[in-house]
Amino acid sequence: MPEFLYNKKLYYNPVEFAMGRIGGTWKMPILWRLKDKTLRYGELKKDIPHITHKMLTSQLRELEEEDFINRKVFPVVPPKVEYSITERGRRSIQIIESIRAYGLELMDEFKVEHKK
Amino acid sequence: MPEFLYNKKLYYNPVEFAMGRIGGTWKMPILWRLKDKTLRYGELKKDIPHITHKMLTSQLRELEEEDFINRKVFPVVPPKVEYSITERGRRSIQIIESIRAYGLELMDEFKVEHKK
DNA sequence: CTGGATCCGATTTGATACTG
DNA sequence: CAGTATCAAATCGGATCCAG
Repeated sequence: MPEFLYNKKLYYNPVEFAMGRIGGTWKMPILWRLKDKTLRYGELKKDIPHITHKMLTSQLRELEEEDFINRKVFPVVPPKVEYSITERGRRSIQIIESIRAYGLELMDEFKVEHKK
Repeated sequence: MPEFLYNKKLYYNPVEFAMGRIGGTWKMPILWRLKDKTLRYGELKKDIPHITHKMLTSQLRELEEEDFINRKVFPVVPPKVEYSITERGRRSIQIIESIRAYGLELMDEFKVEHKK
């Protein structure tokens, strides 16, 4: 496999590159929430259990910077900011869905207790 | 999405669970190498650029423990240990392939320079 | 309401030395 | 050759405070 640089970081393969864009604990949950609706910052915060202010803002920044989501600021007081998915973000949903399906299979194999 | 415990760690969704098993920087490259051949420790080490001794051993341990790979020890001097993929590991290859294909698309979109 | 910045502890990883 | 143990460095993430 080839290795290559992107934004001064070294990647060893395409999988690592993909996970660098939409991986980590929070990016997929965020993209998933925006799949088919626009949400305000506070709504995302409320919808995603356990995510902290710091992680939500930083992950939103990165997703926006790489054009997976749009950020729309309304010049009102108090502030109102809406996040929506982009075409690039929409394409990521398919992969997220297949990883999710695989995860459910594994959970079944590993007999993980969970609610439907 | 439900949250659940596995091995005393809290997961928030199936995607996170799947990535907990086969994610991280090294597990997919290891599984990929073992896709259709058995390899000795030293061969894996040589085949995977940049991986350190410590990371290779720890990741092999985890993959073995969760039955993604087999470990076969030959009682000879010097030691000889062979790693091969299991049925569960083989099933992970499909997901790895689709993430890889998605990664290649993204690399193209982001105009990442790389060798074929 | 949204967001940036700082501090600090926890976790992860790399380098190195040692073993049968 | 394969593996373990230890220590240090780097990274990550949570809590908290300030701001428009």
